[in-house]
Amino acid sequence: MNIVTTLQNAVSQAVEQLYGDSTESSKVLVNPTPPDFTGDYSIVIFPFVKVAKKSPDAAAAEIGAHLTEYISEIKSFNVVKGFLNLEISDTYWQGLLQSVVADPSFGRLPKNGKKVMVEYSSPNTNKPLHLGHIRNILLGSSCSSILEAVGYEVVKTQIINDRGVAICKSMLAWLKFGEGKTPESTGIKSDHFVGDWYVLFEQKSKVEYEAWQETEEATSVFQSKHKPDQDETTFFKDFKNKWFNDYSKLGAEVRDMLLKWEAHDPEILALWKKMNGWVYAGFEKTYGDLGVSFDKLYYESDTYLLGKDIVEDGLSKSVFFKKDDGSVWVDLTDAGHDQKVVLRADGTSVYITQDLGTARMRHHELKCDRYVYVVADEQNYHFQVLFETLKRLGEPYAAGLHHLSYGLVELPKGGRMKTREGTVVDADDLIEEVIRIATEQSKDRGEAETLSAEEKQENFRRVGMGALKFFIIKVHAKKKMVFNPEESVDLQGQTGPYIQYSYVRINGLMQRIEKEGIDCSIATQYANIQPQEKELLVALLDYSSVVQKAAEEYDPSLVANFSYDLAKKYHRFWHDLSVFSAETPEARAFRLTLSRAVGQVLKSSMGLLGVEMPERM
RNA sequence: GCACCGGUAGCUCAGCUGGAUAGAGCGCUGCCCUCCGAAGGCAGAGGUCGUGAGUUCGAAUCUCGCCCGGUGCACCA
Repeated sequence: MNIVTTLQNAVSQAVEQLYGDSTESSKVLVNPTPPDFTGDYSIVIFPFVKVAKKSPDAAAAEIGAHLTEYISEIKSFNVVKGFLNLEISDTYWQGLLQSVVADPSFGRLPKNGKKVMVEYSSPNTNKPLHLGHIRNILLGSSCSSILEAVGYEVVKTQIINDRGVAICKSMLAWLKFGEGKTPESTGIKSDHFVGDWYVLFEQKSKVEYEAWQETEEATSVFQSKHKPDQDETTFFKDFKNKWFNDYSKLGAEVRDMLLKWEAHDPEILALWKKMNGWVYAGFEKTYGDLGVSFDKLYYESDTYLLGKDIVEDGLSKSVFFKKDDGSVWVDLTDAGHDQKVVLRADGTSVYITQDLGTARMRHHELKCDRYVYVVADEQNYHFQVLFETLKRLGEPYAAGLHHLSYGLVELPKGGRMKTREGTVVDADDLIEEVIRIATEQSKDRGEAETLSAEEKQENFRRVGMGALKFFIIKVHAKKKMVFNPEESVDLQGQTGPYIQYSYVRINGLMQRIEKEGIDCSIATQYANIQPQEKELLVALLDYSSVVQKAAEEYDPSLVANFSYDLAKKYHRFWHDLSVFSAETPEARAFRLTLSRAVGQVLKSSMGLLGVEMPERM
């Protein structure tokens, strides 16, 4: 059992025996003792002074004496201002260290027989992935790893938005202006190739709109429809969508294409497949660079008509109701939400209809206990409505639904990651850039010079990707974050490479153990554990509870911050104490073993974030 | 207007199931490689934890009001 839990139970019992009052052991507060005080763990005594009918210090002393008597792991205690500081015996710490080193899966939990689906990425097929996707992907994939570490069977999925007006824009632009060009003929990465036609379409459409604004038709539209306080510029800005739907030639062509697609026109379908194929090939490359994968892909072209049966079901259960015009609604006003359409009067689906249908279809297929949707926080309301509706429909999996919502990634000067503004940070460019900088920095240092070219490249890649991934994951998902391109590839301070560096140091030690044939078994005879060693042990002990908390809260940033904290403590340890030239052979063996344990846990925890450790850097 | 989220050092972020003097990193000022890799360590400057009240022995943390910022409130997806 974890020492913290032991202490909680012991305090709970002590209070009961001494003062005859029962306290829930989980409510006993056990904190690591701050550095300025003597001890390893501190217990807050204030909650017990009432039942003890004593001063905080007197009660603390009494409880301390009681604990020391009954709990063998406690070496000594002291009392400061109502805080009971406990010192844990070296025997316990020795045992912990040995158990970490002996257990390659330390911190992980055995299979729990439960299954969870994590849906992430879910891109559109009309443009390449950008920084926003990267946050989504890293959150989804690290969450998957964390859930797996606590015992779940994880099914990683994405729903690809492969249909609709957007992809038709790319298709149309390519047909009209493409002159048969292909990714191969132009040498452009294939998803970017498709995205370029989308951009071209938007440009052409803008030109058409500007020209239209000069026509008599436009003038009369402005005359008849503008609000009193609107000048021409602001009116036409607002009017853009309406224009595109009602007046634009290109708009008409796109809608015509979408209709043909929906009617399964063979030529259009073939074109659609070709262009989406290009996009998928490009995505595949980016996913590979990011080191992520999926177990199951869903395509919106297969799911967008789902959900009509669930509407029938909802009507028969009176969860939904029908309005006079035939449209179907769900009323969630008593849950603090609004009424929501789930089926149009003409019988066609809306956004939520397909999500309802997809949820049921997927559960039928996957039978998971939990379903996690990694989707930007703009859709918070949508998911509240979706989950509440599924709950009312009595769907058996409704209690296990979770929206992992994340905030916008902003650029330092406040630009949004949108294609239109042209300030978008492209995923592939970013990946290339971080690796380039890592390579440059490593070359300057020259530490990796003895490695082969491939090994070097692989190490640099790990450093660059480690920097990027850590930078993004360390911020709590729900906060919007500022992405500073320069800082993101910084290799000093609170960064991925800082953590990797401590691992590389440890790796060097391990190689030396190997080479010099050092016997570490006498580590257990080391008697005088130093504060710098103790704080590492305390941190190691915490690993599994951090992973569990991260899984419960779907929060990878906890693991990132844990890793950084552990690395920081290791650097301090390294600086303050000698390992190889330690005072005694026992101290050397102990510190080597401790280093091994730290290296193992660092590799494991960073692994949960998808960050790989370099051997040298 | 209503709802949700955020507001902690110049900047980027931890801490938020109430607990000891509010922590890191970057940047700034200085130190530390004749000893295991200095992508490291140490020290200093820098904070009315948005704001006002309340609860409490104790509030960055809980409650309420207000201010600022963001997002959502489509028979769009």
